[in-house]
Amino acid sequence: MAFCYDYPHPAVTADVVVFTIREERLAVLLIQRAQAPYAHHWALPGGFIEPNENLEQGALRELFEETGLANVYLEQLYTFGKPDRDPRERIISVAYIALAPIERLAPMAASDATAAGWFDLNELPPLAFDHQDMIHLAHQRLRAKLDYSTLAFHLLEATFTFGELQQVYELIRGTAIDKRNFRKLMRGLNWLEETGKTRRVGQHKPAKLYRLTASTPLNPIR
Amino acid sequence: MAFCYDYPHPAVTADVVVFTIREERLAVLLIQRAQAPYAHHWALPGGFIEPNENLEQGALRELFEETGLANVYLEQLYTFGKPDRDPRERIISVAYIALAPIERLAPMAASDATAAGWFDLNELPPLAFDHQDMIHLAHQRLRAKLDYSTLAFHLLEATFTFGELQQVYELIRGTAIDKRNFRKLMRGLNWLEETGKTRRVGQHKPAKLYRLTASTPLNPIR
DNA sequence: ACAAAAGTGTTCTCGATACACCCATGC
DNA sequence: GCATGGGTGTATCGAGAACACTTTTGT
Repeated sequence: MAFCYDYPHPAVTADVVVFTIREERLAVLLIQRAQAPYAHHWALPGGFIEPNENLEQGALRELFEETGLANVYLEQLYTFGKPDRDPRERIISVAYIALAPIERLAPMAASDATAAGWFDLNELPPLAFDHQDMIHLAHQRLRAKLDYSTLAFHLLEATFTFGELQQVYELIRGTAIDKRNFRKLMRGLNWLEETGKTRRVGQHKPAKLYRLTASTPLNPIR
Repeated sequence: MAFCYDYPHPAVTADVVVFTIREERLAVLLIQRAQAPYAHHWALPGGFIEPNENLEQGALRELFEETGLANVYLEQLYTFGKPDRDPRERIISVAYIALAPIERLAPMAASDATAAGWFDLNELPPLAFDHQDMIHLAHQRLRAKLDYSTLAFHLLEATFTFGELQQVYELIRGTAIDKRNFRKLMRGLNWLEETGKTRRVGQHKPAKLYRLTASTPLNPIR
């Protein structure tokens, strides 16, 4: 009880909704809680902010400690602060959205901290606290920003095929997109350039690999 | 020093960027600080969250206590948490946007707490803390949401003329809008209905008064 | 009569959508 | 040769932008 104040202070945490594309589905990263409250329930990675780190750093640190993930794109989502959202004490949580291609997330499997796992966004287990709300809001936000930002590219590696890119858009929007219209749209944005290389993946025509041009803003446009 | 914890807790505040239209300009409400830090500087209204209120309640309570304002539209903006943003202690601030027509804000003048005043958004005084950043972000957000939400209507009374409505849009966007295109756009949205009444204001043709239809979502659409 | 804001339609451009076939590859 | 995803163009529709004059009122 070494930390005392003149008036009550809440605890502040950062929780992270990490999205990736896994097996052709939008997936979210969850960890299994070891202790009460909500022992054995699944929850978002996250934890308490340290006195000398800013909120983003705290979110990234907790994410790394609990899941071994690093090197993800991070963006603030919303701050949840209902007085009773945690039964232990007043905890205010700053929620973040994180995005990364699954290929960059190999370390996760190696992490031996808590059990962690990817869950299809449409097949989530019961979740601790208000984490269900956080994921729902995160998905909404992701969909809304898809059309006027470069968010989708954070779910891909540095080079990618048009097919992969279109799949990201389709998975986030939840609807199919016409191939020709999609390519025309992307051409119009002038965000992409050919790398000159191709990738062969199945028993069919190799696909050209693209990358973002140097001038494309990789942070959200609005 | 009655409130003690096992590990350090930050303080949490809510700060509110209140916009209104005043004398044909977008204006922000500021209060003058009495004490250090930043004594005599202008700052956003706001203050510490109480243990048993949620964040929105705290924002509204502080706004009322410091300025006498109530009955405003409120929406969360962003959470600011740099460790050194307040020199006294670690303070994390959840910033809110509030909107209200100036007519509803008469009580403010009567408030005798701290000095409070409206400032033209383009003529802000030096501000305490990172409140400059908050206002800037709030303005950006307001502009961005203008086109796909009913935010603008919170700056008007329940009935209003087309001219007043267009002025709100022009002030937030910062550009002129063609009258005929604007009316066509609004007609297309089906948000408005005539009240049957008119308002005469100068020595010219009286303007029809409109209101939002009952089915128009007054909370943000996205 | 005139000053001042209210009110009203048409044209054009561009972005969004709908839609079908050939190509390169591995088996 | 066939299955598989890669790659390409045209026609249509609707939203958004440009643009000027008449109406009603008070003085």
